[in-house]
This record gives sequence, C-alpha cells and structure tokens, in this order.
Amino acid sequence: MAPAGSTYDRIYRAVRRIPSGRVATYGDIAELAGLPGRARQVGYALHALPVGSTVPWHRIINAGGRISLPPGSGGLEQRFRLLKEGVRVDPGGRVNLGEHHFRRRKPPR
DNA sequence: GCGGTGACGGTCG
DNA sequence: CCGACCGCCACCG
Repeated sequence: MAPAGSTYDRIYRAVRRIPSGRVATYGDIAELAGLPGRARQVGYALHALPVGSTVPWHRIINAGGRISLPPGSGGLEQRFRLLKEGVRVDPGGRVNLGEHHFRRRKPPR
C-alpha cells in the first residue's frame, strides 16, 4: 500500500471519488488530489497499481478524451470495463467527455 | 545523488 | 489530424 498522505495515496483516493459510469482525466485527478499540473504523476501512480486493486483506474483517460493505454497493455480491458458501466467508447478508444465527464467542463459555445 | 523514463498536457507548426 | 518540444516530478538503477 502507498504510505498514507503520500503522493500516490492522494492520487488513489481521488480516483476512488469517480462514480461508475463517469470518467475523469489524469489532469482532473491531479487537481482533485491537490497536485495541479502533475497529471504525469497520476499516470505513473496508476501504472504502479497492484493487480486486483479496487481502485477504479479504468475511469481515467487523457485530456483528449481517449484511452491512453496501449490496447495490448490494458487498453482493451479498460475499454470493456467502461462499456460495462455504460460509458460509450468507440473502437478507437474515444469517449465523449461532454456526455460522460464526471464534472462537465464549460460547454463549448 | 544523478540521470533516464513515462497510463500527461498545452502549445506550435 | 499528427508530430515535435517543453514543463512537470516520483521512481528506479
């Protein structure tokens, strides 16, 4: 387990806040964890998760609204998990953030 | 302690 | 849309 209060611990806690059927970006998690601008650390922390972890890592995608994980290295599983939760993910791994973002950004207008 | 690495993100051409 | 660069920083050898 990540030491309480450590960077990773804060990241995992933030990830757990994302409800099923919604997605958040790495940058969002960094911000929620109190680490603005450190999206990269979020990716690193998730990569370090042990198999069987209860952290909903699959709800995290990049700012472009796409799965950032190579298909052969977990990307496919992430896509399946999201589909199972009702998130529309096209075959290319793209998600409509306007529809599934856990906290909508300002609608483009 | 140093330097390479990377589930990122914004900007520019 | 795509690739190149740059800033960011915990981890690991």
